Amino acid sequence: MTVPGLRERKKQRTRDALIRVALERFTDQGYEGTTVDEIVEEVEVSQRTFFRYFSSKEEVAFAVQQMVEERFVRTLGERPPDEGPFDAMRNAVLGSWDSIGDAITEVVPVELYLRTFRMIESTPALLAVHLRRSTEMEETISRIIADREGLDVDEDPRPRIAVAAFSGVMRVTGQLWGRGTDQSLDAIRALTEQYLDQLGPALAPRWRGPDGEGPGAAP
Amino acid sequence: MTVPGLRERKKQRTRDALIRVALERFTDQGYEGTTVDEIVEEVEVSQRTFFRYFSSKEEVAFAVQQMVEERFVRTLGERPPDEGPFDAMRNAVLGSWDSIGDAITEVVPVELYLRTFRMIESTPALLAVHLRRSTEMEETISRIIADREGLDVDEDPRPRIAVAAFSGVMRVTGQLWGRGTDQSLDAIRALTEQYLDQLGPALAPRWRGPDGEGPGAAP
DNA sequence: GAGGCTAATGACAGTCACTGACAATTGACA
DNA sequence: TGTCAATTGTCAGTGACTGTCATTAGCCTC
Repeated sequence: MTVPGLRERKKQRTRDALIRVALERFTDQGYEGTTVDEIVEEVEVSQRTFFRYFSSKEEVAFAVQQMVEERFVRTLGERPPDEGPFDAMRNAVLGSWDSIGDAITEVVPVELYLRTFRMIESTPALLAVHLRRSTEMEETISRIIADREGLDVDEDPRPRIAVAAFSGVMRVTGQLWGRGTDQSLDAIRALTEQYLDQLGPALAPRWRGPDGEGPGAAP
Repeated sequence: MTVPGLRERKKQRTRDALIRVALERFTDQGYEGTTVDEIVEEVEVSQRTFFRYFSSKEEVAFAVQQMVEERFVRTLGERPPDEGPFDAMRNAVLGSWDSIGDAITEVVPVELYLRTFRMIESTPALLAVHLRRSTEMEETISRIIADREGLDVDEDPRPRIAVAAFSGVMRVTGQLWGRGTDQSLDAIRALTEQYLDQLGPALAPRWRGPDGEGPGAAP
């Protein structure tokens, strides 16, 4: 791997600086309370340059998230083929949480990333974009799952359905983590594991019945 | 029920006109290709008035959707208490499709509503808002389901999980309906029924196994 | 290492969504 | 009919974003 030229390195630095400054300001003055002008002034580039790196103010808020997602997709692609679809997704998510730290830190502190995540969940405009991005991810994942199972994603509805249900649970998990008090990486990992295990039981025809009364676990 | 005064009726007319003109233009020039100024010029009110009725250009695009959702919630609340959670949601959705037509037509033609729905799905900015609105709906539904089952939505994770999975499937259904060729009310109803029935099987530990090879049905 | 090429940046003017403030209008109701 | 309050219009301003064109600065060749 050759060292990129000065031009490339300079671009990377500018980009990283924009991300870092933006996320810092977003997380402590709020997203709407931060103007693009403020960000570019601190980084000392023109507003036009900002919009050459990011197509919108929203996009910069998801720059780190983007890296995390790429990692998940890669991990999923590497799960052993004999795992069922649901287990493969489950293990890829849990496995990703473990190796995320390193990848992020090159750009921003992990702690800033976690704060950003919470800010996204609590900012309506960003939450909306986050959800749309999630469905785009679902499409990607559906295709991977279909491939693993040797199915055509446009013929058999099960890949999309399974992924939709899985993602729904992941989303609820993220929400509850954001609202809760223990906002560590460990906490979100534990919550994810616990909630995914509840999916099967939650879809039983009836919850009150012969095999017990109470829920499996409470948060 | 007394007839509302002139002032009230005038407001309602203005509001309906804004919705109708907006949706017509959105669906045939595209959402981004339509400016608020165009809309208010045709309705002959000031831009400021538009923003007094709708807090954003996005909001007017969801005005009809809003009514539909209110109807679903009402229907769900009226399902017999002995139905399981999943059946109650399923039947409320299917029941809603049947009675939607009348409620909509008072404001816009059903056909315009269906075109609007497709426009939302294919306009990134609106799709994002649509998804956020959907999660807000999920929260509402979770509480209704929890109540039916006599559970506390913050103690037992199953209501939110079941609703998340259910909504995920509904969303995929809407997407595929929008992309498909038969864009009638009947088509979306049939698709909904078919896909919800696939949810159980899709979550089986493995799809290839003793009880058969192929999928249950293809779109 | 001078000079040409091209990618990257800056400066500037303009559009569009949206807001606050205040004045003008118009139903409602005594 | 006159007063009150709700509704609307006007206007000025902000902030995100875009197109255009001039300027700068790595890069590469001779």
